[in-house]
Amino acid sequence: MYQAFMNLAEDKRQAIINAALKEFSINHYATASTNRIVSNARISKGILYHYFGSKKNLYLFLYDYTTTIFSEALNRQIDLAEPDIFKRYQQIMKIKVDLMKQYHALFDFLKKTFAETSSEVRDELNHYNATIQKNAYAKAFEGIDISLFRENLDIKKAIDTIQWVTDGISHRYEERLKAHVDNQELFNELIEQCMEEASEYFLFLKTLLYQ
Amino acid sequence: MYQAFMNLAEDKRQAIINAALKEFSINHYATASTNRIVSNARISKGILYHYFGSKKNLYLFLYDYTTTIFSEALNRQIDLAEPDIFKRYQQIMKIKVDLMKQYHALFDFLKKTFAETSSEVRDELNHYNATIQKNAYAKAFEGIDISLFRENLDIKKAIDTIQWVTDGISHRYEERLKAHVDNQELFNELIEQCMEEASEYFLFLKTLLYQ
DNA sequence: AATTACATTGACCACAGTAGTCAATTTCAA
DNA sequence: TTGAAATTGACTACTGTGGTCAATGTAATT
Repeated sequence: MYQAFMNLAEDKRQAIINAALKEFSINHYATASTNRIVSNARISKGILYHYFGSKKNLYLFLYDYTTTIFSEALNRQIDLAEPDIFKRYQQIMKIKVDLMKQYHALFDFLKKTFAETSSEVRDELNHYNATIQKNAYAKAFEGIDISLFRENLDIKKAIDTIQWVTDGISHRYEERLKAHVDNQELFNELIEQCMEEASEYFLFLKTLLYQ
Repeated sequence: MYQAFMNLAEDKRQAIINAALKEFSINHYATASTNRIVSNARISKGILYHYFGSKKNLYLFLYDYTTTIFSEALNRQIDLAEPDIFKRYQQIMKIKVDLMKQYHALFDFLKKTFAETSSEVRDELNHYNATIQKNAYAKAFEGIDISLFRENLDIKKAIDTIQWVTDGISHRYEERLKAHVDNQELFNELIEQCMEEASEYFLFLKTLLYQ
């Protein structure tokens, strides 16, 4: 399926994927416009429908594609021998930003799919959601050594805190990253800064939470 | 301005405000539909335009209205004599959930205005943004006693962490709250749970961050 | 009862944008 | 040169848009 599309030259294929991801991450399914997608991807209307047949197929293709590359990246690149939860989080962050270098709107798109309510696609999203994504993300935290934490510490609250601090730093950079998606150099520099800042906060949390 | 609207019976006025806030919090300005607003508020198209004149006026009225009631609530209800940052956060949370009981989509709407890019309204939003809102929110943290924190603690990181944990708990309840906006009893119960859970996490953070 | 002034309705309008189609053209390997 | 596949973009039927306005309802005043 989608063979003609997959045989395309890589840069053209990515331009189409990125234009579509961006459109579906800004608008929900019903209001997203295939006209804007072809205009931003600089292709004709006809060829998009030649590749995907319908807006619905395009959307579901994107969902399949993004969940697959994300979960495969997690499976391939997470080092399950690493018992330190902070280092695990850094691995996950690294995987995410590397993917974002290629597909800027990838995680905005996935986030949007969680809130998608359009009856035309909702059911088929849930099918995937339940299986691939949760498993991959859960697996990314397998084998964490909780004995590294201070004694008598509420582990659940500690882990939630680490998660929320990670989210907070990401949010802090999101806006600036979005504003510079077209300047590769600046974009990469911001990503470096974000990773660096995360390290500092992790060090801070480590002194609080670890023995 | 908007006199006729403000003289309306309170329940009718609130129905219109809530329908509009919901529409503008789900869609951005350009794709939000006045047809859906009048349909959800159970009023005629004509009367909405009699009250507000245009979609743009309606939107800016809502922005003015919500920022005003929020900043006034902060000014009126925050106890600046309270030096404990956790208690201050709890005060802010209380103010927010009380407002949400009346206007469910209030903070979703305000959040959306930050990301609004439509040229038709962007300039006039920034005008407000710079002044009212930031000041009121900054004032809510005036007079915090940082000597309550452990010695040698990175205060900025500590405060960020508290903020992000607060955000995290809020997010955790957001979805469920949205799913039950029409069941007042359950809605209020969820709010109680959320405040209770925040207390627990604040206690957890206190043992880590305070002397 | 008649008058007046305002509140409210909803059918209606011109228009913009939609998903999808398809005859015509281009591309390119055989 | 041929033929098949890739690609174009004008086109269609249609849906939904912000906004209007003649008509009607409402209620207080004379």
